[in-house]
Amino acid sequence: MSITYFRRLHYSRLPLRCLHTANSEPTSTSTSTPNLFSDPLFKSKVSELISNQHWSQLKDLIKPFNPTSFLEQLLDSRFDSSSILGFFRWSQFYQVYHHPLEHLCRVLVLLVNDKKYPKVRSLLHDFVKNGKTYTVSSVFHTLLTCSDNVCANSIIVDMLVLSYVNNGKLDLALEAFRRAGDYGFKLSVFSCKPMLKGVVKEGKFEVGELVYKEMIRRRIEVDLYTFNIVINGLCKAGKLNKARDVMEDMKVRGIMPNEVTYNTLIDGYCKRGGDGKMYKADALLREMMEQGVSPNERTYNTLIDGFCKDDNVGAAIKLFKEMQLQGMRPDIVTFNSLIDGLFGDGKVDEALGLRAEMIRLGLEPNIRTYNVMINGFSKLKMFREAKELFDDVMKQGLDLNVLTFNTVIDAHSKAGKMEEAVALRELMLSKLICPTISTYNCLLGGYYRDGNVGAAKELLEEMEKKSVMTDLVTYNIRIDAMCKRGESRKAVRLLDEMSEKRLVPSHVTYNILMAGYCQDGNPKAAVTIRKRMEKEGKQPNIVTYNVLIKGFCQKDKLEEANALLNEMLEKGLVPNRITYDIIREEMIDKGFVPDIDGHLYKDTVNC
DNA sequence: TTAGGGTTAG
Repeated sequence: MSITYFRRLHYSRLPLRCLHTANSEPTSTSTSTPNLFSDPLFKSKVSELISNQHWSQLKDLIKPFNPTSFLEQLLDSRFDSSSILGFFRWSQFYQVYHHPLEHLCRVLVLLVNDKKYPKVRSLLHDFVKNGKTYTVSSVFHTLLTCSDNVCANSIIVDMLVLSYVNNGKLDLALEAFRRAGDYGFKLSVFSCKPMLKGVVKEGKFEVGELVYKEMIRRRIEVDLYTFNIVINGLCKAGKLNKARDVMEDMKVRGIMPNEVTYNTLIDGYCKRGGDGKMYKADALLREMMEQGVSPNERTYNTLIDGFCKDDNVGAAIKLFKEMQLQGMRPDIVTFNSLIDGLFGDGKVDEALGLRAEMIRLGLEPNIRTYNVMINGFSKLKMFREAKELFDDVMKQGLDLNVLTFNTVIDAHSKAGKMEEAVALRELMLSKLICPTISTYNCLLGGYYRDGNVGAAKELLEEMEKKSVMTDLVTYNIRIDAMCKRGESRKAVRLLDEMSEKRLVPSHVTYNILMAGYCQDGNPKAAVTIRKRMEKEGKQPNIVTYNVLIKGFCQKDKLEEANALLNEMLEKGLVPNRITYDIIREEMIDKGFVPDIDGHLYKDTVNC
């Protein structure tokens, strides 16, 4: 029996409306279309051609038909789901044909009913990646018109959310998550977990928190990994108390925190824990041990790095020894953190000793090690050593990156060697390493330090021309330079320019401006900046107090300076070396007497 | 499936 036979046989039976060309605009056909498969021979031939993937023969056979009508007939005639999927895919990919959403939903329902989940996932993936973009509500609505099976529909929607996430369409995933309940679809942890992960990765912590709350409200199972993602999001948002609450919640729900949970929280405290953060982070280490959760290398690395950045290398070294006593081997991350901390503490010999120690243990210094060391030398004004190390790294043929160049450019600009700094930028360009805004900021700071306002202006113009986006640091550098030139009032006007560029001034910005006014001999104007800062929701920090106290001291307004010192102590801010070395000493010289709590009193007898 | 280290501004 030839194909021509089938064509002749059925061509005559077809209603005119089905005789479209294959690539005509798809339309959903009505149920009044005659059944093409009433002839068992035709049905069996089609079935055979599809299952054997004889697509050219099938194409020949159904040439006169609209593929959408043909698909609808296949669906109505209860063909097996594999055949229907086979035809669906073939017609879509080889005939560039977009079937109506309704047909896709019907195919999906069929596949779910047959428990062919990988095929559902694959079809949805293609639909999301390559298909026409439908609104979430149109997909949900169409699905409901095709099937009233809540379970099957929920599986499809769950997999749809996952496809949105996997194809970078997080907004659509979130909308689907939000609207699923309205349509009676129940999502699972399989889609919510990757969605949460994506949300946290994009820094949308508030959204992540809402998703978590909604998961709990909708009684969607939350597993250990999902709790860890939620805790990570809260930690990154600085909501450490809430992160701890979630850890308690998980225990109540019978899920015990693991080392990842604790490591995430410890990292949160190290980076955003505020006053006494390292005490709290260390307490968490002890707590996890008491709870029978063993710390690992990452736990110690996180704490060691935290202590180093908190100017407490002593505590970091103690943990370094503790981890080794417990049988853990420090790795490259441990050493890099410690070397950075030791340089920051001015302990160059110990830092170099650690580098030797890591090499002895078979750990090769990596580019981060070198960046830390170049930066360390530079901060200690050991510019010759910084340059020698950089040259050494170049000779070794290690992969230098943009941070290496930024570090070494900054070292040169701080040493007042602007010609070399500019030459280094040329060198990085020749190595196809693209300068970042930090590269420009390092150069800009160098020019201003040199008093070369003209070169700084030219660089700013170049940045504008090249559409380099200026950032908060660029403005802080510009504001600082203006203040140092005695143009504090002009510098304040840059705050408006920042606002136009949607840049939010930081503590550093305000502190620079306050220091500018104090340097101008106008601490009262500095206080107005403080008020502006507080209005923006930023409380004065230790630097703010140091700047203001110094400003009042220099004007011999010691009562005001003392009031600020007391205010700082009452707020629980711990005076730092600058407070003691420069300010308090100056006040004591001028007749103030310190007491055991750090407060100062006017010595009326000796004054 | 989840967690750690390097640059620029006070």
